[in-house]
Amino acid sequence: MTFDQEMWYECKKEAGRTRANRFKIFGKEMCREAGTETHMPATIRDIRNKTGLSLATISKYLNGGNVLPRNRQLIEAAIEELHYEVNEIARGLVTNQTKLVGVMVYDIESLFVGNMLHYIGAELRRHGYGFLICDSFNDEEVEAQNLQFLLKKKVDGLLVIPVNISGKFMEPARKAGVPVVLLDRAFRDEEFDFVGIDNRMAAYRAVNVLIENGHERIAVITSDVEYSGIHRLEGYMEAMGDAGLSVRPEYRRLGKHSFELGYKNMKELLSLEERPTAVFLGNYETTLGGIMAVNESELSWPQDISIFGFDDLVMSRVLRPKIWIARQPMEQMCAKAVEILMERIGSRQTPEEQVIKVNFGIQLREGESIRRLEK
Amino acid sequence: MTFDQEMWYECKKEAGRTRANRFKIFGKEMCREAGTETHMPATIRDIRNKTGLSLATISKYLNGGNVLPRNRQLIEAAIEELHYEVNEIARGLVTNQTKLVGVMVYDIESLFVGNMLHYIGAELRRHGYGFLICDSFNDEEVEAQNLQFLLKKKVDGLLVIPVNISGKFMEPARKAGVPVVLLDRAFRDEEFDFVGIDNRMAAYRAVNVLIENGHERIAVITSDVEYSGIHRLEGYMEAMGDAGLSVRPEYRRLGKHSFELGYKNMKELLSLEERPTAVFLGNYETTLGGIMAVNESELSWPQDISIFGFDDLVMSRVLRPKIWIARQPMEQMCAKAVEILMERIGSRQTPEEQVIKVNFGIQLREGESIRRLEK
DNA sequence: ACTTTAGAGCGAACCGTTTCGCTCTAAAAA
DNA sequence: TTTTTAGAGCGAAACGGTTCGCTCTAAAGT
Repeated sequence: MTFDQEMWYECKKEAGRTRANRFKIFGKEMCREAGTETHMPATIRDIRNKTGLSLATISKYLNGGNVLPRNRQLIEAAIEELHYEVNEIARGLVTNQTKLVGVMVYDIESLFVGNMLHYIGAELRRHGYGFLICDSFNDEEVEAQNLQFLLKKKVDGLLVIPVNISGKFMEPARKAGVPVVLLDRAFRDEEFDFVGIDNRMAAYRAVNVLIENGHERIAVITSDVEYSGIHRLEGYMEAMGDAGLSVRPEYRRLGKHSFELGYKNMKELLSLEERPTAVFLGNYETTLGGIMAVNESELSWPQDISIFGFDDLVMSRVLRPKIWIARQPMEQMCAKAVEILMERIGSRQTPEEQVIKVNFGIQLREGESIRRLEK
Repeated sequence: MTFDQEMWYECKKEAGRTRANRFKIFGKEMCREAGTETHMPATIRDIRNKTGLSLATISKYLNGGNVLPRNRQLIEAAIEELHYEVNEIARGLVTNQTKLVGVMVYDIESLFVGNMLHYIGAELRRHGYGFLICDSFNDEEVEAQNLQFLLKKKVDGLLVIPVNISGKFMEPARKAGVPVVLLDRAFRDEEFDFVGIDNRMAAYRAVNVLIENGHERIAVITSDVEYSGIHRLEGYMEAMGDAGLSVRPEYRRLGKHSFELGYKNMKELLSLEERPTAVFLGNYETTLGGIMAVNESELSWPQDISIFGFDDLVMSRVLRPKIWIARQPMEQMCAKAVEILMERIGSRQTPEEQVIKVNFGIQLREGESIRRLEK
């Protein structure tokens, strides 16, 4: 008998004893005997004990593998009786998947974001995924910390509506091999899978509607802190340029994506000596603020001022006169983003090989907020 | 040599071989040798190999236990070099904690909810917790499914802003021993820890301000689908009753918590033959809709109609004339709710023994939206 | 100098799954 | 009837941590 063998023998005895002790103290034997209501959840081992099958077979069944009809029945009966549910934590440990997606948004208080989250959540659920939301509070540093946090939580993938214009901070995700899909806003400098709209084009088309209705003094209120806002501004400038219209500096109103931005700037525009005849509002919050400002003034649309807004959320369904809106297909965008992410997660194919970019078309929803000007 | 011993000896050899094989095929040896960039994250075992210490000691260090200064240095150096981070999934398996809280909200698109989520998220992060958000979409069935989903994900606790008035559907959480804290809305029939405000009192005080300013024809627009809305309606009724004022049926405007509710009903109120002189609006969305309706009409506040709103979100900071608002201390409420939940999670003390109810006081923020009526 | 004692270190079991590589059975092929 | 072969079943290792109960060392107490 070698030393090795003796050691192992000892260990085995030891193991037996220890295990028994543990069970007596903490295990479910006690819980069940004591009749406590909060019984520990059943495990695959309980099913083994009930059916006499092996763990491997039961696991195979759980994952859709083939088992004999007889055994299938046995297992299903046991599951039923024990109220067994697979422990996804344990499964995650071995499969290295958490069935969790991290969602980073620039500001969870934003209505636009709330709307997106709604669709994203529904879509992820269809795939059996949950989501861990991180609010970046419009702060680039917070956003970077959030990334670290989500990576530590071992999310399987990341859906990001970023605040940062630069994508450098996403490096850790790449290193960790966690797939990333950007929504609505792209980065200036880093390539990631992206789903959104062509913001330049959207703004161009919207402003063009104003121009076609004879407007020349067209103002813009939009955010210039994120990439899509900048693109919308560019679209506005381009449309004006193509129509041979000049843009007065006081008609270009930029700032931080918010209700206040629209409210304050609209007030100022309306009180200008030579006020614009039309205003293009670059996002939902700003549109809402702008409308509120017009409403509070003596003026009204479309008689005194024409309005073109962005993003079709609940308020625009009730406003009268109905306002013209550039509408992003948010639901489809979210579905597509989730689809791409699921694809990436499933295939483990790194995006380095090929970055996917999806730009949805927008829809211009007609309203009565534009007055036709005769020249 | 007994059979047992031989078995174990064989097993050991087997184990050695198998392990070596696995490593050759999947293990990090290969990854590292192949020079792949996406190296597997370091584990506690890598640290053992580098430091020569035992797993137990390293684990103890990671959990704040005492180790010799020399060993501490050794471990810290290894962690640094290997970029080690603890795998919370693995840890969760043995500690039976996920460091995740499930948050169920009636509608993630609601501004009020977005605001709450913002605070909740920040607070949970301070405690090292992440949160899994489930949107109930104002649907009682969805809410019940969400609960199942979160329980499967093994969240450590639950924070709920419910849509259901009855708490029966929360039974599974109780069975599973997962602590629950309700926020803003309580149940009619089931006791859970709760953080909110005294809605009846809040509405009572608000309506009283209108009464004190000489108003008698006071209308109310509020939601009656959730419990807090009902309480607010009761507060309104009580204030009217105590002042000896009668409430005309056409002044009681109830429906589903929404922007439209406020917008539509305010329009109707304003066009009544004998329109109210004041309106109490029972929640944020409704307030916003109501204001929009007044703004669109020929009328304005406080000259033609006095207004008292609920919940102080971004819009009310910019509206002029400033409106009177009943303000819930949302940030404190969220902090308290999280605090209670953490307490419950930490102590594993079931709420059956003692249910905690915290009602914060509200603050009436003065505005210029109420006209003083002389009798 | 001798006995206590505090506490750091360690081996191995354990959490609840999946998966590898094998054996065994029974139907298909010969 | 005998040989293949498909595929169901199984044992045990593995995932990456924590923890129990022990041993061992060195400082404190006598």
